[in-house]
Amino acid sequence: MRDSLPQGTYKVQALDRAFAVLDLLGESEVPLGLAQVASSLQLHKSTAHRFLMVLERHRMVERTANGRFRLGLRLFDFGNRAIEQYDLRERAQPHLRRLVSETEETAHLCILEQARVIYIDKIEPARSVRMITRIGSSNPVHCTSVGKAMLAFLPEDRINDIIRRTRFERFTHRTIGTAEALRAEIEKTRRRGYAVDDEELEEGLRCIAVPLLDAQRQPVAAVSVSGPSFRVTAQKLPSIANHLLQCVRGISMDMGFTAAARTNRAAAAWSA
Amino acid sequence: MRDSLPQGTYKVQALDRAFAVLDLLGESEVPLGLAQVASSLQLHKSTAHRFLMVLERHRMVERTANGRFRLGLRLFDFGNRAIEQYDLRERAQPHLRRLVSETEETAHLCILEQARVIYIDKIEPARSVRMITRIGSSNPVHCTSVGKAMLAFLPEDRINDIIRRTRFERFTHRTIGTAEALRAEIEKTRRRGYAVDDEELEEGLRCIAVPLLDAQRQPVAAVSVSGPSFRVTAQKLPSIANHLLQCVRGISMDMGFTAAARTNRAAAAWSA
DNA sequence: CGTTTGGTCTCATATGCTGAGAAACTATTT
DNA sequence: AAATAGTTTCTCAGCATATGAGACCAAACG
Repeated sequence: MRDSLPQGTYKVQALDRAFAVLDLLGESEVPLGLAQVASSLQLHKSTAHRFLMVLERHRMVERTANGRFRLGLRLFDFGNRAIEQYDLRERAQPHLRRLVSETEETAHLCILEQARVIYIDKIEPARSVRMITRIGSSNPVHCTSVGKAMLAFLPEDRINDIIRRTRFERFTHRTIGTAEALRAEIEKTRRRGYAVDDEELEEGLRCIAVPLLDAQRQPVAAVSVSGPSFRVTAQKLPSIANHLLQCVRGISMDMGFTAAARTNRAAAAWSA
Repeated sequence: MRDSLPQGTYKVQALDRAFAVLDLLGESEVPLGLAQVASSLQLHKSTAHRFLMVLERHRMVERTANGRFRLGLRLFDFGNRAIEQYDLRERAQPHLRRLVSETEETAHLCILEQARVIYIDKIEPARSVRMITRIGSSNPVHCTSVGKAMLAFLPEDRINDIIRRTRFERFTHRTIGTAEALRAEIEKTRRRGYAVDDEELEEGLRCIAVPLLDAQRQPVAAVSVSGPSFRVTAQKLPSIANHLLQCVRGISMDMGFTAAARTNRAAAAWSA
């Protein structure tokens, strides 16, 4: 789950530690006390305390009434700034909303970062069982419909690169377990035009996704519809896929991907 | 605008610097190169480089194709975790959406942190001039309707505390400039039941807000409707206020603030 | 109460960060 | 193409800076 590989040639201990603190608080469902933080991270009380105080000054953590620590809202601020660059999200929302009202199932918008899929947005139908995805979280490509959808339309070398970096972690008995199986699945996805995750990430959860291609026909994101297997049945897939394709087409239009004229976004500012 | 007071008894230089880097990247509209970061923050290029590499390893920053740096999506992840604790946001959304469709103006959901108001969520009407608020950002209480709305229903000592910490920065010629004026305004708000910001933060922008009170009748948040003064006219205020009150009542119900029985929300997966 | 557990604060020490500078790249210009 | 200017990457010695032992509180607990 956690990918805390502290290796790397560049090191700033203090930073690693600070992020470890944030990580810990982020993982925890409840606010934690100083002692818990210190012992979990094997930090000296005094050190942990200093970090927490500094983090608090920056509003990266905040204290509850009883003195425990939890993530601060400054992070929320930063998070929104970070995502702002992807104005994709804003533009896609109305289309996703329509998709949800058509299918009555949850829709996700994802992008590919490194070899993982990141959930950028989620729209849920009015009344429905809730999925436990958290916006901002990530999953490996091999077990998600969105991952497979993007993979299928990537150039060979990038596919190879990503597959090489995938560890094929198993989540259910149906999770794709080998590079070969994944390649076969990718091939299938290409022919079919949409990707399916049939309880490969979570028992009883079926998803279907299509990629969003930019002007150069490169996948920049993917949109999926997810729901309990008993509702998202095999025979419904083509119909849902259709809605998905329409949705993606709409986003594409909005983003100006279909018309070739993609204005070179000025990277000016400092650059001469 | 920026509140980077590096003072404080606890200090971890490395952390302050790291956050300064994130701050800088967050403020900038375009990705920045190493040299720009280094010179802006008066860091040695070597130092700045090390920080950026470490931040990149943590996915707090990421590099664009041309090697520049910008905020990374890990922040988005953290941000969502941070806000998750306030499940208020999720619950309020549908109500806000209704409010927006009723009023055809932008709605904001805010909470009070320290002596400032933080924008937790924003819903915009279908077609409308866009407001420039960014979710996650904050404003002082004295110049916002939401601030005044919450202030008005806080216990005296907290009001005093907040007013004491307010610097009464001026934004327009109508901005409230003194503690006395603010107290008078609070009184007015109490009588009226809703707060108004009449171009006090921004020329031409009028807002109206009501607080969301918890089971103990303490304000935990506020909801506002904002729009250009020519549309949000004085005579429309009572009607808008009415929609607001209904909206807040709805959220209150959903949160279980009105009925005492606040069910312990099962965090289960597909929980029935 | 006396005891335990959790939090705050000080200070001497050596660890880990810093930044000069050199090397390796990348654009830009002639 | 070679020269130049501008960036980025990397190394390392020196010392500023973070570290953690420990003392001191305060609250919770039995």
